[in-house]
Amino acid sequence: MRKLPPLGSLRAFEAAARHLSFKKAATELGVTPTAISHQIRLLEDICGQPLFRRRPRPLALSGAGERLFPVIRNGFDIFATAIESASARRGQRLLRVTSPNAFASRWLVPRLPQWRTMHPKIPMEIIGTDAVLDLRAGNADVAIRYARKMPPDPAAQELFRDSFFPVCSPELLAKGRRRIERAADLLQYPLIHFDWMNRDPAAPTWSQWLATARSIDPSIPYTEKAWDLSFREELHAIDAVVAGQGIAVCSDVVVSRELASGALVKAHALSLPGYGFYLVSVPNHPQQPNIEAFSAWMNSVV
Amino acid sequence: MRKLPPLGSLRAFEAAARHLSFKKAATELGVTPTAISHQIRLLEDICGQPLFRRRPRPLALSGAGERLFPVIRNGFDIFATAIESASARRGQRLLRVTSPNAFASRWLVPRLPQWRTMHPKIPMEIIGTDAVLDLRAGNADVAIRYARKMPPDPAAQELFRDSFFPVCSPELLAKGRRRIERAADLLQYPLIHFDWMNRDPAAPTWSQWLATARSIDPSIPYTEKAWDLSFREELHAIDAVVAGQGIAVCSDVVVSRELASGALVKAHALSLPGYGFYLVSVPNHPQQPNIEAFSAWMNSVV
DNA sequence: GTCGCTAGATGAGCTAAATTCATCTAGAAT
DNA sequence: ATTCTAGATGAATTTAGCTCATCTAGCGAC
Repeated sequence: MRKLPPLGSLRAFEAAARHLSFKKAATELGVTPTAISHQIRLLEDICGQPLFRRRPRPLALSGAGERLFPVIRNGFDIFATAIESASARRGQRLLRVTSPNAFASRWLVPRLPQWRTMHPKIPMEIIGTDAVLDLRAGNADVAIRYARKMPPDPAAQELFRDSFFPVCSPELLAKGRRRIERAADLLQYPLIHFDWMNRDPAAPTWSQWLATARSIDPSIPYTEKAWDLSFREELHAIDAVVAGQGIAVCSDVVVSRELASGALVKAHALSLPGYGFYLVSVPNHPQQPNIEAFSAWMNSVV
Repeated sequence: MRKLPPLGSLRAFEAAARHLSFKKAATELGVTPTAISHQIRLLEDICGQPLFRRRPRPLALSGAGERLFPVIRNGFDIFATAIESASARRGQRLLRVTSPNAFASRWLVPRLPQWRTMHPKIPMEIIGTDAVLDLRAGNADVAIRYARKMPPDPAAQELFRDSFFPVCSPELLAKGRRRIERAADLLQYPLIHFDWMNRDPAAPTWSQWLATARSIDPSIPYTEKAWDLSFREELHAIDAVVAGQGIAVCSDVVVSRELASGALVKAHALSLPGYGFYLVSVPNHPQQPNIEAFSAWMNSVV
């Protein structure tokens, strides 16, 4: 039969891995860091191997932890929304929109004021998670899915597609020794990487970008490591890029505001094809009018 | 931020819902039925509504419980396999095959002896779950997926497709007042239903079958309820059918052994189109030879 | 270099959450 | 009717998980 670890330890692990800090995890769960430490230790004993690499200092996930984390995180996201939608006293007539985490934070939420001025009467909840919530099970009302191809759902429409460019803060380039003219010039700067979507082997990462660049300009030198700084959270990587810590291959949709404002600039013109953003809902939904309003708005913002 | 209920109560709920019995759930978790009762009550308080309908007996899930259950069950399945594959001292070189629950029990496991005689050296683990395990994350090595269309994975191949027929035990028909000649004659018998795949509105259920039958023979009377006995577990429904409790619309693949042995017979020739069974694996897997052996075997058994 | 300073580890003791026990009730089976 | 089983309920109890106190490693400031 199924063999589960103590669930409390999973909860501690998830929070610690998300914050990469036992202390912050403890604060979030309302306990002392010691409690987190004990729980993580327990889980590590069960797995028979370390889940975190504690030394040298900045706390990091081990290989096993790295693999475990997204699964556990998505699981808890799914549990939370399932319980939320199973709760009787739920804010009625609330339009629940789910989208990938990074898209929610950097694209959707900043544009929400505009939606609110158009539809101040429609209360809305944004569920930013990389878990795929089940609309049919009622865990959300509308979903923005991110995928190579159109999802098979009957009521799906493509909103737009993104492309991946190397982007960085203009200050970084200003400080750089020489202007970037050729792709090889990028290698002088710290390359920032994030895991992004571990299900797709052809994900638009630095190694992918460099491979493409080499097929055009074979003079680009091969490097041992494909990046200098890695993040598990796309959002953290973007923060680092904005702070001028290096160059990352980013979705032009996710960082569209930064590109428009000049906070970020494209470091090179070569782009990798990205994915599509699809708006999905279930037909004959009780909130049909609100869903249509949201759909119309999304299409207008594009 | 995310609001999760006490996880112990979810565990109790999942077990109780699966067994539809607090007592059995208690046995499984190694506690007393009282503990389950308390935990369920706690969860119901959190949700603000009953998750079970306790009276009249037998115990059944409420609407909210019905919606919650598959989500929680899949979540735990996923957690369990994730922890399992994160465990260091894992039986090495073990071929982990995942398939839908009912297919694993009624098709795959009975045919396994045949596989073992051909490949006695390959240790294997069957993970029967309706959760979609992530092969890339290493939570299984091969998957048999069940879907309308070919999954997008690069290494996917269709094994076979199924059809859905009304099936029942031959004893039931023998006891019946008159032979079944027309579709309408089926309505004399108890119709057994199971939820099956709550994501697909066009799932091959009794209401779907009757609608199709009516389009051919409009004389079939409309009935209030589309079924007399409902199960949430496909396997339980099949057990009930084998025991002669009624007629169900079943996959000819899942009940192929019963049809071959005569334990079940087709009650009517009209079939609904089913889904495809697809064998999926990740390319360049360390267990490539074993995966290929399994693939070859699956294709030969078909 | 040395001197903090912070984050986490460790083990003993404590607390509250989860479990059991004893008792009670509804419904099913005989 | 009578009996039997599953679950409800509330008080008592256990133990898992938490805190406290203490210790260590690494990092940064001077």
